[in-house]
Amino acid sequence: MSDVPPPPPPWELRDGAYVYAQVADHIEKRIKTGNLPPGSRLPGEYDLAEEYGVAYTTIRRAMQELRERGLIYTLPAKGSYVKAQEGEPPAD
Amino acid sequence: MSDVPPPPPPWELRDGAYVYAQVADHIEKRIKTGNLPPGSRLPGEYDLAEEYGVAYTTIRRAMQELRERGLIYTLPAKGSYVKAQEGEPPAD
DNA sequence: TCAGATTTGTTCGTATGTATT
DNA sequence: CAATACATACGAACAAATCTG
Repeated sequence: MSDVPPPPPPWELRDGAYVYAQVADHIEKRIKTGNLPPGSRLPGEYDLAEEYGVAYTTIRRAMQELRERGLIYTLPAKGSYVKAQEGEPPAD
Repeated sequence: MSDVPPPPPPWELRDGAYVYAQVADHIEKRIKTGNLPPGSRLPGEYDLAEEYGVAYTTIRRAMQELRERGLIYTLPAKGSYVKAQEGEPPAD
């Protein structure tokens, strides 16, 4: 019958900015605000793709972006994790 | 040395149709024709991947497709089984 | 209790093709 | 033509559950 309306993305659609950069920015914000604390594992790339309503390959680019920003590291077949920031006190 | 030529798949490659859907269709046909009777266990996913000449992850998608069609159910570390269809006479 | 094999489940890495800008 | 974005597909490694001896 009716189409299932796609859920609105949890991020602001900024005009003129690339999708992969916007996703990276949003995840960076989640890291900086403590939503994703150091050492924690990020959701899988397929899950993130669904969550943000973008393609798997676009999430891949966003993750590469975050790796280049030094915010996360990725272990093949394991997952991606938030780096412990320099000058950050350990989570006690 | 020489490459081992891949065995031809037991199914027709339909243009414009996705591989996982074609595999699901073929297995559905095997179920409907009695080749895979209700209650029987399907071959393992790695075996099916070899049999159809597709990747393991593609077989995973085909199995998910068959689960969504209500044709099979899957038990982790056990296998996938053909569901007993409603209105189907017992196998005598 | 333990070790090994088997099977499904999960995840990242990569490649291809199409469409759009 | 190049970069972005999407969808599918293949490959490899890791993980967890189950059974057997």
